[in-house]
Amino acid sequence: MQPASRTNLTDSATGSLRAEIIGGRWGIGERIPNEAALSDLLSVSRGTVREAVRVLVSQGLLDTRQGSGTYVRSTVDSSAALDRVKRTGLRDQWEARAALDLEAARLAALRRTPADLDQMRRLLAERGTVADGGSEAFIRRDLAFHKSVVAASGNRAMMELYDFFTAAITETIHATIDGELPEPDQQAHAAIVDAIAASDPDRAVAAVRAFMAPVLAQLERLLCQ
Amino acid sequence: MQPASRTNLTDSATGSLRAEIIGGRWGIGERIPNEAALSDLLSVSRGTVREAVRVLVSQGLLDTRQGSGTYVRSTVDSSAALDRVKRTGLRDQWEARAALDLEAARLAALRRTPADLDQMRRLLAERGTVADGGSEAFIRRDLAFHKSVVAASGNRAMMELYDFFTAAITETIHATIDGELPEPDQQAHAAIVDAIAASDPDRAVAAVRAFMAPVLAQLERLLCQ
DNA sequence: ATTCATCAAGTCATCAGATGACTTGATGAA
DNA sequence: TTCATCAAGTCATCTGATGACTTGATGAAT
Repeated sequence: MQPASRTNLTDSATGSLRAEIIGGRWGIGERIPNEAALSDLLSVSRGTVREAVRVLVSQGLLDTRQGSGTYVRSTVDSSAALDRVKRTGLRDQWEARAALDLEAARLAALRRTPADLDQMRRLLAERGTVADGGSEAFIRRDLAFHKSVVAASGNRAMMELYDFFTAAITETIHATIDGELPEPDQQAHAAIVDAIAASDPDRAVAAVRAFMAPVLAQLERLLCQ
Repeated sequence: MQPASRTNLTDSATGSLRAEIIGGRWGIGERIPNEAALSDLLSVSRGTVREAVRVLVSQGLLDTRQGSGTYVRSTVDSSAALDRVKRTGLRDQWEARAALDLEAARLAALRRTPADLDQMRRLLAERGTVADGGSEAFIRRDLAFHKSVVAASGNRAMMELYDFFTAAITETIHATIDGELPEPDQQAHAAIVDAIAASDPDRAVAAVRAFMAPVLAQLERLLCQ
């Protein structure tokens, strides 16, 4: 069931304040009312106002200067984006990460240095099987390999996002299904490296897509239950 | 000059607490010490502890339940990941968004509903040219169209990320180059819609890639200067 | 033995008041 | 004109208190 909407004063104060900022009540760089005034405006205590302001500071919307006041730093709320991504379903997260995997493999095929190639081959060789040191360690080795592919793309934004998705997906899997996803074999992994080594972007994309297909199919199946 | 590191208690408390969480001192779902205990551990007042906890709650790391305690919700610091993505170069951000565009177009070709198609065609028709209402408004209409393609993919994670990149890229472009990027024409846009309408994922991918190529080439050129 | 209302302890939510640290503009002397 | 000083305003932090909520224990009723 949908839980009855439980309100808490700090969140509602944060929301009101954020809405005013995003709505442009104060311009960028402008000083907002002081704590006492906000306390009156929002009908909450100064402590609550401080908590709300602190949250908006941490989200990059506000900026406080001791002795001077609190100023608007930005009027676009981008910080909540990844939070909302976290709350999307496992299939959506997996697909988004796959999008990064695909394009990263393509770019890696175009840009990889010999050092990148060495790194990828080394990690692929070390990957081994689940039997070596348990599934926890195997997953770590598997991820290290995938990350090396993304690293070979030379795109730092993709690397950061890949890290984020990997962590988020791991959490979601822990919280829901566990061990129900098929694990692509060594050969599927090697095909990706080969395509990148051959500097063949199309084959790299195809290899990653073939690699992802069974996992996504299983996710779709779980989604339908 | 680098300003002398100015410490403020709440930030330092937030940092300590975040470090303990990320470091795995408490597992996911586990309850952390109460406010009084944290106050002792961090040597700050309860008010300061509350501000620190509130920030971590807003970042999705903690979860407070009145009457029960404060619990670890996640050990992934997504807000920091986003900050790091923002600090990467324009080319990296654009490529990452392109990766989303490509896969979203492919998924849209597989999943789009008639309503999605109507929406895309309507926005494409309304897109018009720079002459209608200035470049600011044109960019907004252009983005609305692209977002409708991502929306047709039915993937919420991709939509959120697309929004984030759009905001980040807009900020970066405003701060650096402005108006130096080529703008794909109406025909290139229509090709994407046609492929999606035909439910042809490969052609959709090709259309988006052709669409992106000149912009990326220009970014590479600017990067080399 | 099971069920359920009641209760007490623990915890977060919120408020109020006070003091300290810092910024800023005004003031006035050199 | 320059510069030290000062006072008012503001955020930073602490302390103490009260209310609301959760949770597990208790014990009576079935």
